[in-house]
Amino acid sequence: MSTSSYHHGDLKNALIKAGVKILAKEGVSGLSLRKVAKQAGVSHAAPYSHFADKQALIAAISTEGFKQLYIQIEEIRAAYKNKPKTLLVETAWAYMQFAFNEPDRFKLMFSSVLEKEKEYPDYVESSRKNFEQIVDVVKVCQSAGVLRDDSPDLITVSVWSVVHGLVMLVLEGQISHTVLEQHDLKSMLIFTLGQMALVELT
Amino acid sequence: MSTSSYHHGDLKNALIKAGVKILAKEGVSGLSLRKVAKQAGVSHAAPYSHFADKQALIAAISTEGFKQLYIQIEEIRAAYKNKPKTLLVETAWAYMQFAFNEPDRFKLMFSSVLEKEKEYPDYVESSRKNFEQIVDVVKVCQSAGVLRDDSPDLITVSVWSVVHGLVMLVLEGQISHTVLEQHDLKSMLIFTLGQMALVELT
DNA sequence: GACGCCATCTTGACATTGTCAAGATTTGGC
DNA sequence: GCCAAATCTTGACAATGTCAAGATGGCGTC
Repeated sequence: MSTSSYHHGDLKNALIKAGVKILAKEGVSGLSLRKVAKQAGVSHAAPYSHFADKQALIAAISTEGFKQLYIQIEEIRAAYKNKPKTLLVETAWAYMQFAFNEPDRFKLMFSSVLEKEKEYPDYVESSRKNFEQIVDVVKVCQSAGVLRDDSPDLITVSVWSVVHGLVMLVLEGQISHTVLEQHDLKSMLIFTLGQMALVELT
Repeated sequence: MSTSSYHHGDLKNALIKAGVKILAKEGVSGLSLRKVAKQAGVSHAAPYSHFADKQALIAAISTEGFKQLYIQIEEIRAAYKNKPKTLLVETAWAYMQFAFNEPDRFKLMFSSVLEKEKEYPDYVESSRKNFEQIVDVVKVCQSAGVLRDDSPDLITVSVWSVVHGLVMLVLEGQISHTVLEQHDLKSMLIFTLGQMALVELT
């Protein structure tokens, strides 16, 4: 079922995987449909059998990313089920690490792939699922008195905003060099998160 | 000095202005050097007399944006010099409004234009200046007991992160529709900022 | 087991775009 | 008024997204 030389077998996933690889190696500007096709060993127009257009491939790559991130955070949730403070910090830290391991993919995931009226249900669904995941973490922290006891949705938006904002600013080189030299990332993350917490996060 | 039909006169600024216009009308994906040139009424390669490449134009458009944002926030600073709470909220709100008025330009400004080793001193400088501006606002708030009395740089990074993160998440359509329907933007901003403040921000 | 349908893949083509080289046109300094 | 430097145009090329037509072959039907 593999090397029939014409029918690839599982080209769709191969293309996604190729895209992730190129993204890691050459960045967003290097990500082209034709390169992805070549990497997967098919002709330049082959992707169109599986994706309507480039945006659709990007949506798929992003969706894949959300799913991986979801799994990683699930592991954290399991590991620190009874330690709310650690749970909060490590969840955020996992988010940050994911971003720094694959900066370009992370940016893609959070770049309005939602161009125009086109919709990608899988993308929206996986994104929503990740949000719910964070809400759950927030709820645990609220019960434990680590986070303010307010609307979970709102608190989640707040917490997510700090973390996402910090990650983005660092990733895009907006934080001045001098500041970055004086504080390592995890410290800055904890400090920033600490601004929102009701207790010390150390 | 204007219509000599060959020498434009002030093409550099005309190109930047054209870029801003296209960005607002067609978004990032519609921004091409050739369109910008056509919009300015010059040939497709004319921009190369003023910008090394597309990235350089983008850097210029971004720099311009930073300067405008700087001016807007300066006005806020002057207006609420003696009202720290209002100053904080309105500064953040101005930031947010800027982002929503020209979403695509805002995204460009904070997208690592810093590709590779290429450097754009003006861009870096204007970006740094805006950071200092926020630091000043933060210091005022610290003196007034509105924000924690900690390293101004760190507190600024925290505050900036929440605001920037919230703006980005909304801008990129990451905040679920149901959440957005129940809270207007300014309320969410104040709530989120309030998480960091030592006093009620209403 | 042969046949035909349909998904999958290839080839070829086209428009858009970033970029560069060569040349035309001005402007400003002397 | 003339020359050099700055500015702008024309023409070309390669990369890319996308589409149309056709090739290929797996799979179910008889």
